Amino acid sequence: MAQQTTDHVEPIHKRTLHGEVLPRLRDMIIEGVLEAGTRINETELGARLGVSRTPLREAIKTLAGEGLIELVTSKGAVVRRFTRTDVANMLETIKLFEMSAARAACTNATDAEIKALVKVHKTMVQEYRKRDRLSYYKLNQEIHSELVRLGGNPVIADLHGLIQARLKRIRYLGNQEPTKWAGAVAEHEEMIKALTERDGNALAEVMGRHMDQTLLRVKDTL
Amino acid sequence: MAQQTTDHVEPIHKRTLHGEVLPRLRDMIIEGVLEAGTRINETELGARLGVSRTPLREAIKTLAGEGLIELVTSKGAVVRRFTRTDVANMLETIKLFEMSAARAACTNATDAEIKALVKVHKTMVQEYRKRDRLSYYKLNQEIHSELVRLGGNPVIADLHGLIQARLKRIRYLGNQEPTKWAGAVAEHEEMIKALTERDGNALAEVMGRHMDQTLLRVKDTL
DNA sequence: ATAGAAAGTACTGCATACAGTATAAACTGT
DNA sequence: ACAGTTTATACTGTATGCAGTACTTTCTAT
Repeated sequence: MAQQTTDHVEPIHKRTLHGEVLPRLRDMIIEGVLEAGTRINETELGARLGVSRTPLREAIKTLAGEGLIELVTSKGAVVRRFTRTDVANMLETIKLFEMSAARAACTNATDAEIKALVKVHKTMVQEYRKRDRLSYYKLNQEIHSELVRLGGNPVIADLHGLIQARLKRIRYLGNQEPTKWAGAVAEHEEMIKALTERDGNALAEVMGRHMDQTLLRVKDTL
Repeated sequence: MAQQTTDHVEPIHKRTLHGEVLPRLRDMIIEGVLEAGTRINETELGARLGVSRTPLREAIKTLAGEGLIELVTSKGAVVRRFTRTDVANMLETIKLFEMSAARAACTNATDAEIKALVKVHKTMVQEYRKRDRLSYYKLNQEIHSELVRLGGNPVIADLHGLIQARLKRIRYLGNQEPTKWAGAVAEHEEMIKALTERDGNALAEVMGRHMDQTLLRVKDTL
């Protein structure tokens, strides 16, 4: 076979076990399958996931680096538990990112990118009308992530994603009351308007307000 | 069974091998002992550090989570290499953190905390006069970290620390020219002034300018 | 010589084995 | 019955062994 001798790009996916386990484990934490404070039993969880302890442990170490898991000596890995203050600080951080990205996006984003975002927004509103919380929630996350991405600083986008992941579970529980949910949708409408008009200051203002509201919406859930 | 007897906090240090290796490895990368792009040989490095492959691998996975190392399938761990753009984005992110923290610190910090920071600053200036780059550099980092901490949001402080770690090596090389170095010190003087006066806007402005200058100072080093 | 194939080397990825430690259970004396 | 002590169990932390894969070197044919 004519094997590409030199600088051929990796066939993208070679898959390692810890590489496979990592996202699954992350999801299990985010989705609450592994509740906060849970001590992870390596042998048991390994069996459940169909891998030996080694790759599982390695995935755990990575998640520890990401801040989702805490490592206690001789006791093992514990799913990190966040206090109300932690959550408030995280949302404050997200707010900082999104406000910064908002301004940048208004000058950096292409028309096509904005258009795509508007489309996602419209789909989200439809899901809201259908009262499909899960779909709504996912699209909501997507919009926020995408907007930060349009800000053009991948470092910020990464960190934003990191913190957003930590909050996923908690945030999902925030829009349970109909009035709150409606409020969130209204804020999104404003956001989209400001974005299409490329009004950076306005967008930043709405995003900030949106995040403050999110904090309030989430607060009594804790 | 009320086995809640174990409310006592862990005796702080139990030390595990990977726990010991982690900071050493991080330092090796930051200090350039392991250059960017280096493929890490597990057996060799393990021998050098006096541990077997397992704890070393685990430390590597943690650093991967922190973003200092990249994991390439079947090739192992590679010390992450940052492009000029990456560096610019990281500094931009640091700027965002520090400007935000600057304002917050001016309202949140206690007099004692500010006083302590001023003291560190004075020591730093002394080191500058002695032209002791390493001492200066460390104190500089400390001042920036501490200021962000005074902002009162630990999440931001953590992320700031994370990115600062990635930049440590590069940034160290930035103040080599005397004029650049002098400029940095002057900016610090301004910062301290604004902080003691608790003038949040002024402090944020200087910090922003300081970071922009830092970018310029570092740029041609790459 | 030089391109291509083949064998050899070296290192990662994973599993398993074992030791040390923390927690739970059983036992003892009062 | 109960506090204190001892024994047992379970699980983490680490080392080691093996398999698979990428890389290097050697060999072969033109």
